[in-house]
Amino acid sequence: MTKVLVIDDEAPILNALRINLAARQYEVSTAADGTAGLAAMARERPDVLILDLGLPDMEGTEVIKGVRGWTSTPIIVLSAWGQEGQKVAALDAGADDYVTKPFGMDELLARLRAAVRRAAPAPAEPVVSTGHFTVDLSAKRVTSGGADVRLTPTEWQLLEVLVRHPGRLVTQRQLLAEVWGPGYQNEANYLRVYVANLRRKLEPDPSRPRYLLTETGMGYRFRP
Amino acid sequence: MTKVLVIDDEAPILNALRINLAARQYEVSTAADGTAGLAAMARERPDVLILDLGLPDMEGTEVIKGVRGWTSTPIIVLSAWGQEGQKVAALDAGADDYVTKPFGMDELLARLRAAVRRAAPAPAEPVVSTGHFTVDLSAKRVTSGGADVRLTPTEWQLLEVLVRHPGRLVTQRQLLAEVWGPGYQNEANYLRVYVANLRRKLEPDPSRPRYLLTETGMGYRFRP
DNA sequence: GGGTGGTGTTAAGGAAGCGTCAAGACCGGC
DNA sequence: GCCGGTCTTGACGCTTCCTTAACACCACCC
Repeated sequence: MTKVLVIDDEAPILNALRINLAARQYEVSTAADGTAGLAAMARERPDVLILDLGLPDMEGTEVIKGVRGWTSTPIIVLSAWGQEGQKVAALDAGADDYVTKPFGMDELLARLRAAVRRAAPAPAEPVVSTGHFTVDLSAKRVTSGGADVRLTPTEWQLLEVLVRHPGRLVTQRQLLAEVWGPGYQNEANYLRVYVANLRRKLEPDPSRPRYLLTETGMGYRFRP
Repeated sequence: MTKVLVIDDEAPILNALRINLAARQYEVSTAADGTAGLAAMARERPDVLILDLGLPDMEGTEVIKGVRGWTSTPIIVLSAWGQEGQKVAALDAGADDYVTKPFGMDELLARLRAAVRRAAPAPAEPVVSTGHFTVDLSAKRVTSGGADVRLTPTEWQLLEVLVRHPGRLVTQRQLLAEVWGPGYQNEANYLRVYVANLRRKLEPDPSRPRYLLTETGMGYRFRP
Protein backbone atom coordinates (compact mmCIF):
# COMPACT_ATOMS: atom_id res chain seq x y z
CA MET A 1 0.00 0.00 0.00
CA THR A 2 1.44 3.32 -1.04
CA LYS A 3 1.90 5.84 1.74
CA VAL A 4 1.38 9.53 1.01
CA LEU A 5 2.19 12.47 3.25
CA VAL A 6 0.35 15.72 2.57
CA ILE A 7 1.72 18.99 4.00
CA ASP A 8 -0.78 21.81 3.59
CA ASP A 9 -2.23 24.46 5.86
CA GLU A 10 -5.58 24.86 4.12
CA ALA A 11 -8.15 22.60 5.68
CA PRO A 12 -10.44 22.26 2.60
CA ILE A 13 -7.58 21.09 0.40
CA LEU A 14 -6.30 18.79 3.09
CA ASN A 15 -9.74 17.21 3.45
CA ALA A 16 -10.31 16.86 -0.24
CA LEU A 17 -6.95 15.14 -0.64
CA ARG A 18 -7.48 12.86 2.31
CA ILE A 19 -10.84 11.70 1.05
CA ASN A 20 -9.80 11.21 -2.55
CA LEU A 21 -6.52 9.50 -1.76
CA ALA A 22 -8.05 7.17 0.80
CA ALA A 23 -10.72 6.23 -1.71
CA ARG A 24 -7.91 5.12 -4.09
CA GLN A 25 -6.37 2.89 -1.43
CA TYR A 26 -3.56 5.24 -0.53
CA GLU A 27 -2.50 5.41 3.09
CA VAL A 28 -2.65 9.10 3.95
CA SER A 29 -1.06 11.13 6.71
CA THR A 30 -1.14 14.90 6.96
CA ALA A 31 0.65 17.87 8.50
CA ALA A 32 -0.39 21.52 8.61
CA ASP A 33 3.00 23.27 8.61
CA GLY A 34 6.61 22.73 7.66
CA THR A 35 7.89 21.79 11.10
CA ALA A 36 5.25 19.14 11.66
CA GLY A 37 5.73 18.03 8.06
CA LEU A 38 9.43 17.36 8.43
CA ALA A 39 8.78 15.46 11.64
CA ALA A 40 6.06 13.39 9.97
CA MET A 41 8.36 12.76 7.04
CA ALA A 42 10.95 11.16 9.32
CA ARG A 43 8.35 9.27 11.35
CA GLU A 44 6.06 7.96 8.61
CA ARG A 45 8.58 7.33 5.82
CA PRO A 46 5.98 7.88 3.08
CA ASP A 47 6.51 6.78 -0.49
CA VAL A 48 5.66 10.20 -1.83
CA LEU A 49 5.23 13.72 -0.46
CA ILE A 50 2.65 16.28 -1.55
CA LEU A 51 3.78 19.72 -0.41
CA ASP A 52 1.98 23.05 -0.53
CA LEU A 53 4.39 25.95 -1.04
CA GLY A 54 2.34 28.46 0.93
CA LEU A 55 3.04 27.24 4.44
CA PRO A 56 2.75 29.56 7.43
CA ASP A 57 6.01 28.78 9.21
CA MET A 58 8.69 28.22 6.55
CA GLU A 59 9.50 28.60 2.89
CA GLY A 60 8.60 25.67 0.66
CA THR A 61 12.18 25.38 -0.54
CA GLU A 62 13.34 25.00 3.06
CA VAL A 63 11.05 22.02 3.51
CA ILE A 64 12.29 20.49 0.29
CA LYS A 65 15.91 20.93 1.29
CA GLY A 66 15.16 19.43 4.67
CA VAL A 67 13.68 16.37 3.01
CA ARG A 68 16.33 16.10 0.32
CA GLY A 69 19.02 16.09 2.94
CA TRP A 70 18.42 12.45 3.70
CA THR A 71 16.02 10.87 1.18
CA SER A 72 15.08 10.97 -2.47
CA THR A 73 11.38 10.35 -1.85
CA PRO A 74 9.46 11.96 -4.71
CA ILE A 75 8.03 15.40 -3.92
CA ILE A 76 5.04 16.91 -5.73
CA VAL A 77 4.59 20.60 -5.11
CA LEU A 78 1.30 22.52 -5.02
CA SER A 79 1.57 26.18 -5.97
CA ALA A 80 -0.89 28.98 -6.60
CA TRP A 81 -0.89 30.37 -10.10
CA GLY A 82 1.45 33.24 -10.76
CA GLN A 83 4.10 32.03 -8.35
CA GLU A 84 6.53 31.37 -11.15
CA GLY A 85 9.59 32.11 -9.05
CA GLN A 86 8.57 29.85 -6.21
CA LYS A 87 7.86 27.04 -8.61
CA VAL A 88 11.27 27.23 -10.26
CA ALA A 89 12.98 27.51 -6.90
CA ALA A 90 11.11 24.44 -5.69
CA LEU A 91 12.13 22.36 -8.68
CA ASP A 92 15.71 23.53 -8.32
CA ALA A 93 15.65 22.60 -4.65
CA GLY A 94 14.76 19.06 -5.62
CA ALA A 95 11.02 18.77 -6.16
CA ASP A 96 10.00 16.25 -8.82
CA ASP A 97 6.84 17.79 -10.23
CA TYR A 98 4.35 20.51 -9.52
CA VAL A 99 0.62 21.14 -9.86
CA THR A 100 -0.91 24.58 -10.02
CA LYS A 101 -3.88 25.35 -7.80
CA PRO A 102 -6.69 24.99 -8.38
CA PHE A 103 -6.02 21.50 -9.65
CA GLY A 104 -8.11 18.63 -10.89
CA MET A 105 -8.03 15.62 -8.65
CA ASP A 106 -7.50 13.43 -11.68
CA GLU A 107 -4.46 15.37 -12.72
CA LEU A 108 -2.94 15.19 -9.28
CA LEU A 109 -3.59 11.46 -9.08
CA ALA A 110 -1.96 10.94 -12.45
CA ARG A 111 1.13 12.85 -11.42
CA LEU A 112 1.18 10.93 -8.17
CA ARG A 113 1.15 7.61 -10.01
CA ALA A 114 3.86 8.82 -12.36
CA ALA A 115 6.06 9.97 -9.48
CA VAL A 116 5.70 6.67 -7.63
CA ARG A 117 6.36 4.70 -10.79
CA ARG A 118 9.51 6.68 -11.59
CA ALA A 119 10.81 6.27 -8.06
CA ALA A 120 10.21 2.52 -7.91
CA PRO A 121 13.00 0.44 -9.39
CA ALA A 122 15.07 2.86 -11.51
CA PRO A 123 16.92 0.19 -13.50
CA ALA A 124 19.47 2.87 -14.46
CA GLU A 125 21.56 1.43 -17.24
CA PRO A 126 25.10 1.84 -15.95
CA VAL A 127 26.60 2.36 -19.38
CA VAL A 128 25.44 4.94 -21.89
CA SER A 129 26.71 5.10 -25.45
CA THR A 130 26.60 7.60 -28.23
CA GLY A 131 27.95 7.35 -31.72
CA HIS A 132 31.29 8.77 -30.61
CA PHE A 133 31.88 7.90 -26.96
CA THR A 134 30.76 5.59 -24.16
CA VAL A 135 30.16 6.47 -20.52
CA ASP A 136 30.31 3.72 -17.91
CA LEU A 137 28.62 5.18 -14.85
CA SER A 138 29.45 2.31 -12.51
CA ALA A 139 33.13 2.09 -13.45
CA LYS A 140 33.45 5.86 -13.83
CA ARG A 141 35.12 5.43 -17.18
CA VAL A 142 34.75 7.17 -20.49
CA THR A 143 36.06 5.75 -23.74
CA SER A 144 36.16 7.33 -27.13
CA GLY A 145 37.31 5.47 -30.22
CA GLY A 146 38.49 2.57 -28.07
CA ALA A 147 40.80 4.71 -25.95
CA ASP A 148 40.18 5.92 -22.43
CA VAL A 149 39.41 9.59 -21.99
CA ARG A 150 40.95 11.24 -18.96
CA LEU A 151 38.51 13.45 -17.08
CA THR A 152 39.18 15.55 -14.01
CA PRO A 153 36.91 14.95 -11.01
CA THR A 154 34.81 18.02 -11.72
CA GLU A 155 34.47 17.17 -15.38
CA TRP A 156 33.31 13.69 -14.47
CA GLN A 157 30.69 14.90 -11.98
CA LEU A 158 29.28 17.31 -14.50
CA LEU A 159 29.12 14.67 -17.21
CA GLU A 160 27.52 12.21 -14.81
CA VAL A 161 24.68 14.57 -13.93
CA LEU A 162 23.95 15.22 -17.57
CA VAL A 163 24.16 11.58 -18.61
CA ARG A 164 21.89 10.45 -15.79
CA HIS A 165 19.13 12.54 -17.34
CA PRO A 166 19.40 11.63 -21.01
CA GLY A 167 17.38 13.86 -23.29
CA ARG A 168 16.21 16.02 -20.43
CA LEU A 169 17.03 19.64 -19.96
CA VAL A 170 19.04 20.18 -16.80
CA THR A 171 18.99 23.73 -15.51
CA GLN A 172 22.16 25.64 -14.75
CA ARG A 173 21.14 25.98 -11.12
CA GLN A 174 20.64 22.25 -10.82
CA LEU A 175 24.00 21.47 -12.39
CA LEU A 176 25.82 23.96 -10.21
CA ALA A 177 24.07 22.72 -7.09
CA GLU A 178 24.84 19.08 -7.82
CA VAL A 179 28.46 19.50 -8.85
CA TRP A 180 29.72 22.45 -6.83
CA GLY A 181 27.15 22.62 -4.05
CA PRO A 182 24.05 24.65 -3.24
CA GLY A 183 26.06 27.81 -2.61
CA TYR A 184 27.30 28.08 -6.16
CA GLN A 185 24.01 28.43 -8.00
CA ASN A 186 24.95 31.73 -9.58
CA GLU A 187 28.45 30.86 -10.76
CA ALA A 188 27.47 30.20 -14.34
CA ASN A 189 31.09 30.82 -15.32
CA TYR A 190 32.10 27.40 -14.09
CA LEU A 191 29.61 25.73 -16.34
CA ARG A 192 30.90 27.49 -19.41
CA VAL A 193 34.47 26.46 -18.66
CA TYR A 194 33.73 22.84 -17.86
CA VAL A 195 31.20 22.21 -20.58
CA ALA A 196 33.84 23.52 -22.97
CA ASN A 197 36.35 21.08 -21.48
CA LEU A 198 34.00 18.15 -21.90
CA ARG A 199 33.23 19.10 -25.45
CA ARG A 200 36.92 19.36 -26.30
CA LYS A 201 37.47 15.86 -24.95
CA LEU A 202 34.30 14.16 -26.20
CA GLU A 203 32.69 15.93 -29.14
CA PRO A 204 33.86 15.07 -32.65
CA ASP A 205 33.59 18.78 -33.49
CA PRO A 206 33.72 20.77 -30.24
CA SER A 207 32.54 23.97 -31.90
CA ARG A 208 29.40 22.18 -33.18
CA PRO A 209 28.19 20.08 -30.26
CA ARG A 210 26.15 16.99 -31.12
CA TYR A 211 25.71 15.49 -27.67
CA LEU A 212 26.22 18.20 -25.07
CA LEU A 213 23.75 20.82 -26.18
CA THR A 214 23.28 24.35 -24.92
CA GLU A 215 19.78 25.61 -24.26
CA THR A 216 20.41 29.30 -24.04
CA GLY A 217 19.06 30.87 -20.90
CA MET A 218 17.95 27.56 -19.44
CA GLY A 219 20.67 24.98 -19.14
CA TYR A 220 22.24 22.03 -20.91
CA ARG A 221 21.00 18.78 -22.37
CA PHE A 222 22.71 15.44 -23.11
CA ARG A 223 21.41 13.91 -26.31
CA PRO A 224 22.27 10.19 -26.61
CA MET B 1 -24.69 10.04 -16.21
CA THR B 2 -23.26 13.51 -16.28
CA LYS B 3 -24.42 15.83 -13.53
CA VAL B 4 -24.84 19.54 -14.26
CA LEU B 5 -25.47 22.30 -11.77
CA VAL B 6 -27.02 25.51 -13.11
CA ILE B 7 -26.84 28.69 -11.03
CA ASP B 8 -29.05 31.41 -12.48
CA ASP B 9 -31.65 33.77 -11.08
CA GLU B 10 -33.76 34.17 -14.24
CA ALA B 11 -36.55 31.62 -14.29
CA PRO B 12 -36.97 31.44 -18.09
CA ILE B 13 -33.31 30.63 -18.66
CA LEU B 14 -33.32 28.15 -15.82
CA ASN B 15 -36.31 26.37 -17.31
CA ALA B 16 -34.95 26.33 -20.80
CA LEU B 17 -31.70 24.84 -19.58
CA ARG B 18 -33.41 22.27 -17.40
CA ILE B 19 -35.57 21.05 -20.24
CA ASN B 20 -32.85 20.96 -22.86
CA LEU B 21 -30.27 19.34 -20.64
CA ALA B 22 -32.65 16.72 -19.29
CA ALA B 23 -33.65 15.87 -22.85
CA ARG B 24 -29.97 15.09 -23.55
CA GLN B 25 -29.75 12.74 -20.57
CA TYR B 26 -27.97 15.15 -18.28
CA GLU B 27 -28.85 15.06 -14.62
CA VAL B 28 -29.72 18.66 -13.75
CA SER B 29 -29.86 20.49 -10.46
CA THR B 30 -30.39 24.22 -10.06
CA ALA B 31 -29.85 27.11 -7.70
CA ALA B 32 -31.14 30.68 -7.91
CA ASP B 33 -28.36 32.62 -6.16
CA GLY B 34 -24.71 32.34 -5.19
CA THR B 35 -25.21 31.18 -1.65
CA ALA B 36 -27.53 28.34 -2.60
CA GLY B 37 -25.24 27.60 -5.54
CA LEU B 38 -22.15 27.08 -3.42
CA ALA B 39 -24.10 24.85 -1.06
CA ALA B 40 -25.46 22.83 -3.96
CA MET B 41 -21.97 22.56 -5.38
CA ALA B 42 -20.70 20.90 -2.23
CA ARG B 43 -23.79 18.71 -1.86
CA GLU B 44 -24.33 17.54 -5.42
CA ARG B 45 -20.70 17.29 -6.64
CA PRO B 46 -21.71 17.97 -10.25
CA ASP B 47 -19.40 17.18 -13.16
CA VAL B 48 -19.78 20.67 -14.56
CA LEU B 49 -21.11 24.02 -13.40
CA ILE B 50 -23.04 26.54 -15.51
CA LEU B 51 -22.92 29.91 -13.77
CA ASP B 52 -24.73 33.14 -14.62
CA LEU B 53 -22.65 36.17 -13.71
CA GLY B 54 -25.62 38.41 -12.89
CA LEU B 55 -26.64 36.94 -9.56
CA PRO B 56 -28.55 38.99 -6.99
CA ASP B 57 -26.54 38.20 -3.88
CA MET B 58 -22.87 38.01 -4.85
CA GLU B 59 -20.39 38.75 -7.61
CA GLY B 60 -19.82 36.00 -10.12
CA THR B 61 -16.10 36.00 -9.41
CA GLU B 62 -16.84 35.38 -5.73
CA VAL B 63 -18.77 32.26 -6.60
CA ILE B 64 -15.96 31.08 -8.85
CA LYS B 65 -13.34 31.63 -6.18
CA GLY B 66 -15.50 29.79 -3.67
CA VAL B 67 -15.71 26.82 -5.97
CA ARG B 68 -12.07 26.94 -7.01
CA GLY B 69 -10.95 26.79 -3.43
CA TRP B 70 -11.47 23.07 -3.33
CA THR B 71 -12.21 21.67 -6.78
CA SER B 72 -11.41 22.23 -10.42
CA THR B 73 -14.79 21.12 -11.70
CA PRO B 74 -15.22 22.86 -15.06
CA ILE B 75 -17.12 26.15 -14.93
CA ILE B 76 -18.92 27.64 -17.91
CA VAL B 77 -19.97 31.23 -17.41
CA LEU B 78 -23.06 32.91 -18.83
CA SER B 79 -22.70 36.64 -19.28
CA ALA B 80 -24.92 39.32 -20.69
CA TRP B 81 -23.77 41.02 -23.84
CA GLY B 82 -21.36 43.87 -23.25
CA GLN B 83 -20.02 42.69 -19.90
CA GLU B 84 -16.51 42.27 -21.25
CA GLY B 85 -14.84 43.14 -17.98
CA GLN B 86 -16.89 40.62 -16.05
CA LYS B 87 -16.03 37.91 -18.51
CA VAL B 88 -12.31 38.51 -18.23
CA ALA B 89 -12.52 38.70 -14.45
CA ALA B 90 -14.42 35.42 -14.40
CA LEU B 91 -11.83 33.71 -16.53
CA ASP B 92 -9.05 35.13 -14.39
CA ALA B 93 -10.80 33.80 -11.32
CA GLY B 94 -10.74 30.31 -12.80
CA ALA B 95 -13.67 29.84 -15.15
CA ASP B 96 -13.00 27.54 -18.07
CA ASP B 97 -15.13 29.01 -20.81
CA TYR B 98 -17.93 31.47 -21.38
CA VAL B 99 -21.07 31.90 -23.45
CA THR B 100 -22.63 35.28 -24.16
CA LYS B 101 -26.38 35.75 -23.73
CA PRO B 102 -28.48 35.43 -25.71
CA PHE B 103 -26.93 32.12 -26.64
CA GLY B 104 -27.85 29.28 -28.90
CA MET B 105 -28.59 26.06 -27.09
CA ASP B 106 -26.39 24.20 -29.57
CA GLU B 107 -23.42 26.33 -28.73
CA LEU B 108 -23.87 25.87 -25.03
CA LEU B 109 -24.25 22.12 -25.40
CA ALA B 110 -21.10 21.97 -27.50
CA ARG B 111 -19.08 23.86 -24.91
CA LEU B 112 -20.58 21.68 -22.21
CA ARG B 113 -19.48 18.52 -23.97
CA ALA B 114 -16.02 19.95 -24.53
CA ALA B 115 -15.64 20.92 -20.87
CA VAL B 116 -16.73 17.52 -19.63
CA ARG B 117 -14.50 15.72 -22.10
CA ARG B 118 -11.43 17.68 -21.03
CA ALA B 119 -12.07 17.15 -17.35
CA ALA B 120 -12.50 13.38 -17.59
CA PRO B 121 -9.22 11.97 -18.90
CA ALA B 122 -6.54 13.67 -16.86
CA PRO B 123 -3.25 14.64 -18.42
CA ALA B 124 -1.69 11.39 -17.25
CA GLU B 125 1.87 11.84 -18.46
CA PRO B 126 3.57 15.19 -18.69
CA VAL B 127 3.67 14.66 -22.44
CA VAL B 128 1.09 16.36 -24.62
CA SER B 129 0.73 15.57 -28.29
CA THR B 130 -1.11 17.12 -31.17
CA GLY B 131 -1.29 15.99 -34.73
CA HIS B 132 1.77 18.06 -35.58
CA PHE B 133 3.96 18.40 -32.52
CA THR B 134 4.70 16.89 -29.10
CA VAL B 135 5.49 18.71 -25.87
CA ASP B 136 7.37 16.93 -23.09
CA LEU B 137 6.84 19.10 -20.03
CA SER B 138 9.25 17.31 -17.72
CA ALA B 139 12.14 17.16 -20.18
CA LYS B 140 11.37 20.64 -21.49
CA ARG B 141 11.45 19.29 -25.01
CA VAL B 142 9.35 19.94 -28.09
CA THR B 143 9.50 17.81 -31.21
CA SER B 144 7.80 18.32 -34.52
CA GLY B 145 7.99 15.74 -37.27
CA GLY B 146 10.68 13.84 -35.38
CA ALA B 147 13.01 16.81 -35.12
CA ASP B 148 13.67 18.86 -32.03
CA VAL B 149 12.24 22.35 -32.01
CA ARG B 150 14.40 24.98 -30.37
CA LEU B 151 12.49 27.37 -28.13
CA THR B 152 13.81 30.36 -26.23
CA PRO B 153 13.14 30.51 -22.48
CA THR B 154 10.24 32.91 -22.89
CA GLU B 155 8.70 30.92 -25.70
CA TRP B 156 8.92 27.79 -23.62
CA GLN B 157 7.30 29.33 -20.55
CA LEU B 158 4.44 30.69 -22.60
CA LEU B 159 3.85 27.36 -24.30
CA GLU B 160 4.01 25.56 -20.98
CA VAL B 161 1.28 27.67 -19.41
CA LEU B 162 -1.00 27.12 -22.39
CA VAL B 163 -0.32 23.40 -22.61
CA ARG B 164 -0.91 22.88 -18.91
CA HIS B 165 -4.48 24.12 -19.42
CA PRO B 166 -5.47 22.20 -22.54
CA GLY B 167 -8.66 23.43 -24.15
CA ARG B 168 -9.10 26.13 -21.59
CA LEU B 169 -9.24 29.83 -22.40
CA VAL B 170 -6.32 31.49 -20.63
CA THR B 171 -6.59 35.25 -20.27
CA GLN B 172 -3.91 37.66 -21.37
CA ARG B 173 -3.49 38.85 -17.80
CA GLN B 174 -2.86 35.35 -16.56
CA LEU B 175 -0.36 34.59 -19.31
CA LEU B 176 1.52 37.83 -18.75
CA ALA B 177 1.55 37.33 -14.99
CA GLU B 178 2.84 33.77 -15.22
CA VAL B 179 5.48 34.33 -17.84
CA TRP B 180 6.72 37.89 -17.29
CA GLY B 181 5.56 38.49 -13.74
CA PRO B 182 2.69 40.29 -12.03
CA GLY B 183 3.96 43.72 -13.08
CA TYR B 184 3.54 43.12 -16.79
CA GLN B 185 -0.20 42.53 -16.99
CA ASN B 186 -0.77 45.32 -19.48
CA GLU B 187 2.05 44.50 -21.91
CA ALA B 188 -0.15 42.67 -24.38
CA ASN B 189 2.47 43.43 -27.03
CA TYR B 190 4.69 40.70 -25.71
CA LEU B 191 1.97 38.13 -26.13
CA ARG B 192 1.41 39.00 -29.75
CA VAL B 193 5.11 38.73 -30.53
CA TYR B 194 5.68 35.48 -28.71
CA VAL B 195 2.49 33.76 -29.77
CA ALA B 196 3.53 34.58 -33.32
CA ASN B 197 6.96 33.04 -32.65
CA LEU B 198 5.41 29.85 -31.30
CA ARG B 199 3.05 29.59 -34.24
CA ARG B 200 5.91 30.02 -36.68
CA LYS B 201 7.79 27.19 -35.00
CA LEU B 202 4.91 24.82 -34.28
CA GLU B 203 1.87 25.43 -36.48
CA PRO B 204 1.71 23.70 -39.86
CA ASP B 205 0.25 26.92 -41.28
CA PRO B 206 1.17 29.79 -38.95
CA SER B 207 -1.28 32.19 -40.54
CA ARG B 208 -4.14 29.78 -39.84
CA PRO B 209 -3.53 28.48 -36.33
CA ARG B 210 -4.93 25.05 -35.49
CA TYR B 211 -3.55 24.63 -31.99
CA LEU B 212 -2.73 28.06 -30.57
CA LEU B 213 -5.99 29.91 -30.96
CA THR B 214 -6.77 33.56 -30.41
CA GLU B 215 -9.87 34.56 -28.47
CA THR B 216 -10.21 38.18 -29.42
CA GLY B 217 -10.34 40.49 -26.45
CA MET B 218 -9.92 37.63 -23.99
CA GLY B 219 -6.79 35.60 -24.39
CA TYR B 220 -5.47 32.44 -26.00
CA ARG B 221 -6.38 28.78 -26.00
CA PHE B 222 -4.38 25.61 -26.68
CA ARG B 223 -6.41 23.00 -28.54
CA PRO B 224 -4.83 19.52 -28.35
C1' DG C 1 -16.73 54.66 -46.34
C1' DG C 2 -13.91 56.03 -42.79
C1' DG C 3 -12.74 55.51 -37.95
C1' DT C 4 -11.50 52.40 -34.09
C1' DG C 5 -9.73 48.68 -31.24
C1' DG C 6 -7.51 44.56 -31.20
C1' DT C 7 -4.33 41.56 -33.54
C1' DG C 8 -0.37 39.86 -36.65
C1' DT C 9 4.15 40.86 -38.63
C1' DT C 10 8.63 42.56 -39.01
C1' DA C 11 12.96 44.69 -37.99
C1' DA C 12 16.53 46.95 -35.24
C1' DG C 13 19.01 48.25 -31.11
C1' DG C 14 20.54 46.98 -26.81
C1' DA C 15 20.96 43.63 -23.17
C1' DA C 16 22.13 39.26 -21.67
C1' DG C 17 24.15 34.86 -22.24
C1' DC C 18 27.71 31.89 -24.15
C1' DG C 19 32.42 30.12 -25.87
C1' DT C 20 37.13 30.77 -25.51
C1' DC C 21 41.52 31.75 -23.71
C1' DA C 22 44.93 32.50 -20.36
C1' DA C 23 46.95 33.71 -16.01
C1' DG C 24 47.10 32.96 -11.24
C1' DA C 25 45.69 30.26 -6.98
C1' DC C 26 45.40 26.08 -4.87
C1' DC C 27 46.63 21.38 -3.61
C1' DG C 28 48.36 17.08 -3.80
C1' DG C 29 52.62 13.95 -4.21
C1' DC C 30 57.50 13.56 -4.38
C1' DG D 1 60.32 23.19 -1.39
C1' DC D 2 59.33 21.97 -5.94
C1' DC D 3 56.22 20.39 -9.58
C1' DG D 4 52.26 18.84 -12.22
C1' DG D 5 47.68 18.86 -12.42
C1' DT D 6 43.38 21.04 -11.27
C1' DC D 7 40.35 24.69 -10.09
C1' DT D 8 39.08 29.57 -10.00
C1' DT D 9 38.69 34.05 -11.96
C1' DG D 10 38.54 37.66 -15.28
C1' DA D 11 38.38 39.52 -19.91
C1' DC D 12 37.05 39.58 -24.69
C1' DG D 13 34.39 38.76 -28.90
C1' DC D 14 30.47 36.57 -30.63
C1' DT D 15 25.78 34.83 -30.72
C1' DT D 16 21.20 34.70 -29.09
C1' DC D 17 17.43 36.71 -26.96
C1' DC D 18 14.37 40.43 -25.28
C1' DT D 19 12.31 44.64 -25.86
C1' DT D 20 10.30 48.18 -28.41
C1' DA D 21 8.23 50.55 -32.11
C1' DA D 22 6.20 51.04 -36.48
C1' DC D 23 3.03 49.45 -39.76
C1' DA D 24 -0.42 46.34 -42.12
C1' DC D 25 -4.55 43.92 -41.46
C1' DC D 26 -9.17 42.61 -40.08
C1' DA D 27 -13.72 42.96 -38.06
C1' DC D 28 -16.88 45.90 -36.39
C1' DC D 29 -19.59 50.05 -35.75
C1' DC D 30 -21.03 54.65 -36.66
